[in-house]
Formats: sequence, structure tokens, C-alpha cells
Amino acid sequence: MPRNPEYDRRQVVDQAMAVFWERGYGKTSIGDLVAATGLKPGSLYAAFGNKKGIYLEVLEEYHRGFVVRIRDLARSGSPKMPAVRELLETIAEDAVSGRDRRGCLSVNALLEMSGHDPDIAARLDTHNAGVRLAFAELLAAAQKRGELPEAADPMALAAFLVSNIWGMRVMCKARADRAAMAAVIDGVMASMAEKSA
Amino acid sequence: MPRNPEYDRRQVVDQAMAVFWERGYGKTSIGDLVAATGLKPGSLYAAFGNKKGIYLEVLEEYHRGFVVRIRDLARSGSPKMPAVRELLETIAEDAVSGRDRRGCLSVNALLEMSGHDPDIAARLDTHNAGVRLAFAELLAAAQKRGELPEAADPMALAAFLVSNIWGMRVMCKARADRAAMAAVIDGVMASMAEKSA
DNA sequence: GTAGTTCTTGAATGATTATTCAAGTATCAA
DNA sequence: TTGATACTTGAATAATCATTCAAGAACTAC
Repeated sequence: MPRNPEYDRRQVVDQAMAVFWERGYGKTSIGDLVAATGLKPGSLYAAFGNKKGIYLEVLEEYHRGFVVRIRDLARSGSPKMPAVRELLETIAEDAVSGRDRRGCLSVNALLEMSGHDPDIAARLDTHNAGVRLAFAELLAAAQKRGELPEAADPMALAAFLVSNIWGMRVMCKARADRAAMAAVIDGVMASMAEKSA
Repeated sequence: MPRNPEYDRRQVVDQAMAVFWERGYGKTSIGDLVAATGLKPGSLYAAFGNKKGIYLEVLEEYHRGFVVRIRDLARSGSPKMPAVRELLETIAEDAVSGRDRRGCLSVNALLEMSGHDPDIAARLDTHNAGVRLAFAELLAAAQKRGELPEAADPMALAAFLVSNIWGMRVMCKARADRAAMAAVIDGVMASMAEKSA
């Protein structure tokens, strides 16, 4: 008997993601979301509860996509460490080309919101733990293939890797030059290849 | 003939810094600044022009302090690389203890404002270039003392170091655990000590 | 003391905001 | 068709905010 929604929830979340990514949480108004999604305020509130509800679902979707990307690398048969380097180079290239001045939605959210909203902070902590674990699994797979020293600790290396990705994501908000990005990538890869780490 | 201000501009800037650091630019209202500084809106506007003017002066002061700190390390006679490690360990300790959930004011500003305000973005770029240069000078001094390989490129290492500090500053917004922080510090120091880097 | 200048005050302005809700509309089972 | 249910609409609400300004207060030079 009920009437069905006229919109696709997944598509609405993607459209909202673009806006939050571009402007941050505080600077995006419901009006912006109305313009981006085509849904009127009433419909948005009926579907997501409130602005924070939309944001949380956007973050969920963002992290899902990122973790999938890492896990795909871990499951493929190809060499792992070159894939890690390529991932870093993609981030660097996006930063230098200015394609990614939006930075990382997750880092943006962490900086803007985690100090002010415990719900969002908790959600981000869960997500980031997932990302770190996915990287650790990827690095463990690399280790099993002999691409990393046996003494290496995948979980520790994952923390180091994530921290460097975060650093690069901050760097892309600054005037990022190619040499600096290359220095970071070389530094990370060199460090991971070492026995001591 | 003129009447003198009743406040100390430097002190007002410091008080405003505490508020902006805690709440970010968007979330601090003029009312917050009035409460923190004791100055009424009219006086604040007479002294700084507008909210952005206060913020720019706060950023100026923040960076001044940070660069001085690095330069002091470079000028002292003591070993440089242990001093760098200590600096990183201080950041890590502040993050883990929760003392520094505010993160780095400069990173916060970069993420929140550089995409929306060209004036602030330009100012931050200048400041960050200064920080990187100060670190490069510190590392060059270390190299001269034989604490770094001759083949090392101080400017590249400085970029790597700054990126890692930024990563740690992001990490302190997340649930930062001691092991992860230690992994980052070990990774950076190991990488810098290498010949290839 | 007085004039001139600058600082201080705090209420008023005008804009923007997230959220609500009552009325209208579409869908489907019977 | 009818009734029940849910979705859609967009104006109204109530709050917050940056900024202005006119009036009062303090200081200094003369």
C-alpha cells in the first residue's frame, strides 16, 4: 500500500558526499544538499533524520569504498609492494595536479568534527581501525611473498603507512610540489624495506 | 593626545589563539572571542578589522613560535638528530596522553580554510615553506656534524619529516595508541639515517 | 581646564541556519 | 473506487551569527 521513494538512496548519498567533501560539514547547508540531491528538506529529514545522519552515512560509504580498494590489492596475485607504491603515487599525483584539493574526506572529517561530536569521533575511530587492519593484511601478504623482511611487523608498518598517507593528504591542501611528494614516497618505501622496522 | 588601548595586543592574540585552536575558525563566534579576551565586539573590530583579521594574526604568531623552536635546535651545540627524535616524541606523547587533542593549529587551519579562503591559503603556504626551510637547515647542520649520510638531501628529508609530523597531528585526532606512534617515529628516523634517502 | 583624539560599550541589524509540520500527492491492496 | 499508507513540498520557526554604529569615557598636549 505504501508509496515508494522516488530517489535512489545510494545515489543521494553519493551526491551528498560530493558536497561534504568539497565544503566540509559546517559549511554545507541543508540548502546545498537540497540543491545537490534534488530532495526537499522534508524528504531529507524523513530519510536520514538530520544533517548528522546524512553525514554519518556518507562517511560509512566513503570508508567502505576505501577498504574494498585495499582488500582488492591484498587478494590479487600480483606483487604487493609495487602496488602500495602505486597507491601512494596516485595520491601524490592527484595532490600535485590539484585534482584532489578536497583532500581525504576522512581526514577532513577527523579534523573538523572529532573534537566536537563524540558520535562522529567514534564512527571515525572504527573506520580508521578498519583501514589500518586492511593495510596490515596487505603488508602481511607482501611479507609472505618475501617482499618484506621476516622481522617486519605488519601492524606497525601499517600505522606508519597510514600516518604517511594522512600527511600527504594534508600536504595536498598546501601548495604541494612534486619533489616533496617524491621524497615522502621514497622515505616510506625505504623505511618499510628495512629490517629494523 | 590619544587614549591608549587598555589591553595588550599580544595577550589578546594568545587568548584568541586558544579559542581558535580549540574550536576551529568556523565554530568560534565573536561572542567566544569576546568572552576569552574581555574585549567587546567594537574593540575587536577596531583592532583587527574583522574575524579573519584576528585569525590571520593568530596564525602568524603560531608559526613564529614554531619556527623559533626549530631554529633554536639548529643553533645549539648539541647533537641534532636526537633532538629531532625528542621533538617527535613530544608530539607523540602529547597525542597519546590526550593533552593535544586540539592537534596542530596550522594543520587545522589548512584543512578547514585553505580551500575556501585564498588569503588564508596564501598565508599558510608562506608559513609552511618557512617551517620546511627551518627543518632543512636543522638537518643540514646535522649532516655537517656527521649525523646524516653525505648523500642525504636536507630539503627532501625536511619534506618527509614535515609530512610525518602532519600525519601524527592527524593521528592525535584519532584514538592514538602508543605503539602506532612509536612505529611512525622509528620509521621516520630509520628512513632518514639511510644513505638512499 | 580644555580641546582633540582615540578607545570602549552594547544594543541593533540583517543575513543565514537547521529543523518542523501541515497540507498535498502518489501508490497499492481490496 | 476506496482506504490506508507513505512520500513530497516549501513555507514557517527559532536560533545564531558577523558586523556596525552612535553615544559615552579616558587620556594627552596645551
